[in-house]
Amino acid sequence: MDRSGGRARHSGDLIAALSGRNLAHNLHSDVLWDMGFAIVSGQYAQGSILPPDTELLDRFRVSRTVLREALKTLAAKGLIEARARIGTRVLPRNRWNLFDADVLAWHFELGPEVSFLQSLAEVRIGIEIEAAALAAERRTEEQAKLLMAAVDRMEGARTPEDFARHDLEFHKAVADASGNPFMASISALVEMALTAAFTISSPVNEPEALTQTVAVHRAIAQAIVDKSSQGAREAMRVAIAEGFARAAGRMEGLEVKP
Amino acid sequence: MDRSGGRARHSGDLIAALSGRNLAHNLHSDVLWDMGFAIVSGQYAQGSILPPDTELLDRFRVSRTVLREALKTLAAKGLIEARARIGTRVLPRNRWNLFDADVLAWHFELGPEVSFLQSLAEVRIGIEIEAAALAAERRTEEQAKLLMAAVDRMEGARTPEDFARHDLEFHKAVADASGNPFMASISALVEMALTAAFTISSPVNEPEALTQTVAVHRAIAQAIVDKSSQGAREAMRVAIAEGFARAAGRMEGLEVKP
DNA sequence: AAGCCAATATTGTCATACTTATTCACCTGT
DNA sequence: ACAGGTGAATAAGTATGACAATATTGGCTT
Repeated sequence: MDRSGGRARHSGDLIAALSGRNLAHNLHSDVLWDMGFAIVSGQYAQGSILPPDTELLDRFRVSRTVLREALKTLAAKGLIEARARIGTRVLPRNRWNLFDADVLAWHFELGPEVSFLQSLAEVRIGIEIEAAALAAERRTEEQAKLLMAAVDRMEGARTPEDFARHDLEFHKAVADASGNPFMASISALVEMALTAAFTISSPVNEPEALTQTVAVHRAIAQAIVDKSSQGAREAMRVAIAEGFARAAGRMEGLEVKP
Repeated sequence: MDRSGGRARHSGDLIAALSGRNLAHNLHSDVLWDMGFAIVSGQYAQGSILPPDTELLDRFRVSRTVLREALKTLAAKGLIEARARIGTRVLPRNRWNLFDADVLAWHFELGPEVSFLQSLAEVRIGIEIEAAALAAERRTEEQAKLLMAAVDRMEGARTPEDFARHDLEFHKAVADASGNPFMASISALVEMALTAAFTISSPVNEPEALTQTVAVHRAIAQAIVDKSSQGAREAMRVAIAEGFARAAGRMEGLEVKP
């Protein structure tokens, strides 16, 4: 089983890159990604015991320092737990920190399944609807201007990447305006993941889809400007549902309820 | 500034205990909590550089291994980032993993401010409302029974700890029934919110508050049993808002909108 | 048979040395 | 005087080997 040098990374990298994370791959990050992916992909079952240090040392050909730091990182993300004389156990999935960028990336690396994307979208609906409602109550004048400007830039986008960037920017602005740090943190992550997964099916290529998407986003912005939290809620729900439906439909005729 | 031996932990322990987390405090977890709290509490400002390894080694009187593993853990949670020749920098708050149980605990340790509790409640509303709605659509018969049983246990609770445990259990059951793994993984957040609220005021001590809390939770369970997603949504919103309002009201006559 | 104890395996900690990356200042050539 | 390369200094990264702590296992004692 050859694991040495020159491993290529897949879609997980996209997320890492988008998140502005340092790709500088040290030795320990190699081990980290290898083990992290192995756990997330089920190669090491939940509740099972990882091979002891000595065996992993031999497999990766690194020093104990490096191996242990990688394992500590996994432990920090809730994937494993080490106990003397017992070994290092893979924790049950409900203890994993699924909102960690790396953990998310490892999930994406094994091919984004529709059910996984749908779960993410459901979370996004919950979070962003509230964020929009709160933004409507609390937005400052500057934030209102930023929102409107973001919509304009979406309208003007000519490439899928541009559109995705401004779309992201818009939703980030909403989260910021909500004044809730948790909203900002979680929505950034979730959106990034979904954007990475869905840039393929961008509305830019279909004129009427673009028009509609922009219109919905403008409705959100307008509701927030008008301080109508209920309006913001509803418009946001439509925006997300439509976006997801389009992307998912593109993948394999799956639909979601609004 | 003396930080040496015999440091005591505060309220964070209570949370850790409730969550069944291993309290076994290694050396490295001492350093971890000390540094983590120092960062979260702003002792080390965002964007600033931590003291170099050598100084921290001297301060904590531990080996380099221990210090580095603690720092790696902080890095894994998004609090810091190390760069050669520069030092270890505290990352801006929006890169922190706020949904991490430890990071939350550190926040809580510097005194649960109303604004913090409110942010938590807002996020919970977003997430748990959707969870309840999804649970109403997807719950199995077994899950329905579990929910009802949890409510009964809440009603029968005689100590604040018992009540808190069963309350948490109830919310976990809802998240499970939603079939969405992300919903379940924010239980750390819920735990924190509940623990915080109950350390301030437990409904157990006020008969009518207890009756009302139980009634609202029963309404959630009933809606899920009846597969009424809209009903579940509304009941859940009330439950969370009321819980927060009670705690906040106790702290300083502040009110929230539902 | 029950309970205690010691052997053992596995992670935790330590100390030290060496390697690599990155910045900053100096130095050189134009 | 300025542009650009060059190297020294600094801090993190890696390696290694030894020892400590801890919990399981199985044997020993009572």
